[in-house]
Amino acid sequence: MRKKQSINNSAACQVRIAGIKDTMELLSGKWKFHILGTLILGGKMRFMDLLREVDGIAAKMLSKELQDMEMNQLVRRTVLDTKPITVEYEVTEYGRTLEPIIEEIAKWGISYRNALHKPESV
Amino acid sequence: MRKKQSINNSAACQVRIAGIKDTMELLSGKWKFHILGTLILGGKMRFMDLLREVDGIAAKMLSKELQDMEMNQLVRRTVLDTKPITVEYEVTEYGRTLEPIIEEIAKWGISYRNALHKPESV
DNA sequence: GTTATCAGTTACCTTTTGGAAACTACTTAC
DNA sequence: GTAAGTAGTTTCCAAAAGGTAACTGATAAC
Repeated sequence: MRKKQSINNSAACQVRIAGIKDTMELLSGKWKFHILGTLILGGKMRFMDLLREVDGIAAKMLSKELQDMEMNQLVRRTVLDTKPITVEYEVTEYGRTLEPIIEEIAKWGISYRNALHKPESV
Repeated sequence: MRKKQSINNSAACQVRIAGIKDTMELLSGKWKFHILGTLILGGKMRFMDLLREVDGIAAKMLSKELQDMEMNQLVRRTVLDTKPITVEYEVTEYGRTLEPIIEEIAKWGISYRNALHKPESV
């Protein structure tokens, strides 16, 4: 019976694994990073603004994802008492802590694309 | 007709959005971050090792995700000419460039968990 | 009173994802 | 010859994700 070289059994690794799992559960799906990325750049935005800015998303999806992220305190929803009712969405201070992840992801994707288009440098 | 305050129409934003999209397409799904996280820590690992280390994954999924990531040059597969055939998987140099993302995600998840458990500091 | 806008919701459907279990094919040990 | 280990694949199924389109209800303009 050969020694099982367990990598994941230390406390630090378990915590790391749980961390990855937690983050990905909050941010899973096709749209959350896009919505957050748009809101981080755009500041306060209304539902219809987001619907127009987030390319390809349907109202149903946008609504669902915003509710999801509101529950998780990443996004704040504010109803304004205007003539035709308007609703403002913005990233919370807490949601802003995701900025490093989003920027890393954007950066990586950009260099990935560049590597594909300049294969001599791969 | 009020001025449409388009956020996403600058070239830089389009590139950023495409970057996020590209990264997420490569790394979507429940398991890729876990497999990569495990492989980054573990170095060269065999199929059965991964099956044991990545908690809860089924052989089908592991096989599919590894193929996926091999196609995208994130993971290298090497068949060893041993008596019972063994196969080694490892993260490519290119795959290692994902480390910052994975570490950011792990870090964020860990602090998220801490924030939940110490609500007085929220 | 008809149309348009805002902010969604609802119903229906398709696609994707993921899990369980059985199976292949080869080798080695007993 | 039978059991066990290697590295998967295949089949079958359930659940989740996501898309389309129609609908609500309020207000305001024409």
